[in-house]
Amino acid sequence: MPGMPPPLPPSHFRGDPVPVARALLGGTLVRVLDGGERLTGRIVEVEAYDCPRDPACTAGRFHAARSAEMAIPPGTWLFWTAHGHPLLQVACRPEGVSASVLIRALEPLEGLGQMLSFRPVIRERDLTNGPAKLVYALGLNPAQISGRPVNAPELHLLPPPAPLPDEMVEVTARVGIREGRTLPWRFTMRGNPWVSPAAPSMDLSVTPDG
DNA sequence: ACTTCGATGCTCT
DNA sequence: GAGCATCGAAGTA
Repeated sequence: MPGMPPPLPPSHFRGDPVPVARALLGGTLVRVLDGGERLTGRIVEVEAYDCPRDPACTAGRFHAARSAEMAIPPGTWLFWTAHGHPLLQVACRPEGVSASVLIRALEPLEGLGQMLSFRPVIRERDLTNGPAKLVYALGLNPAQISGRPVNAPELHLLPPPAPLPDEMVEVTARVGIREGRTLPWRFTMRGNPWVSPAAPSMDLSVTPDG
């Protein structure tokens, strides 16, 4: 398809995960099944994790040991496990440094029927509005995807056609963490109905006067 | 082997 | 908004 940008290469994820996450918003996550069917969704919510300076990463013993899992080359798919659920991320920074972008919510574009088959839900809007939900809806097997390059045929990312203007990006605190909760490292598409429901409504991009 | 915890999801009120 | 299911990993023994 002419005009379609090529998948983002692993080198795109070599740097600071915060701007990398911001730039991913509005892009497209593309899943290609073994049979060739395409399941795609617009990325409407992402978070950055950056261990050297991130309380949510370095806090206590929690991440200290797990960081070894993220000490892999930048631009590599990996899965974090929380509460028994797999969360899809891309490793960032140079190899050996723990940092990542977490994909938290999608707006389904192609393959809605297949997604619903993978993950039956009552309300359609609950299909991919959470980090583990989208993993299930896309039929991702962590054992199969983990360690693969971010531009792999079976799962890759397309950048947004044009950078999203700041007015369309809501910057808030990250979801579900204790330490580091004030860092404005969560990016959502403003007003998009597919953003995760558990999200804080606090908008850190706007400083209240009082 | 057992305990605790968590970057979640689901099902109620 | 609250309570519970859930399971991989770490720490302890």
